[in-house]
Amino acid sequence: MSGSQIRRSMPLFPISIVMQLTELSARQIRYYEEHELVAPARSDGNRRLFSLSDIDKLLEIKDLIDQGVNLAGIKQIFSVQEKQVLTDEVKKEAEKARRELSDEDLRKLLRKELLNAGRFNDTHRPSMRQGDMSRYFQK
DNA sequence: ATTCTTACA
DNA sequence: TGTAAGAA
Repeated sequence: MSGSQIRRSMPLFPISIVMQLTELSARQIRYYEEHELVAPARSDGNRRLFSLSDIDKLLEIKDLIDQGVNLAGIKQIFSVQEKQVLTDEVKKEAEKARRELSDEDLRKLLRKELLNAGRFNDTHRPSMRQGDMSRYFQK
């Protein structure tokens, strides 16, 4: 993990600051955590400590909510984004290997790629029938 | 003084 | 989601 990403994940802000930065209520922020959309760290006294990436995530949540997407939809979107991140990771490693490593390493990467594909394509199995997108929007 | 959890409108 | 109550 790069230095900038380590800093983005550093637990720093109390909920009061996050409320001002995101214009979300404490109730909403805690509710989204309850539904595992964010996972802020905790301090000694069990106080939530949010990182910069936690705040970014909350801002994304706010946008989606404002656009009428419900929690199920947001979870769906985040899971796709995660798949994208992992895919990009493999992509970068493949590049790296192509330019500096042997062909045995390439075989390892191919194996890893297949494992990732299976992990997700199997998780979101019934790709979803058409006309049932309403599940992801507020009524 | 702040934030946490839990419960109810 | 908002708000209240009691604990930390």
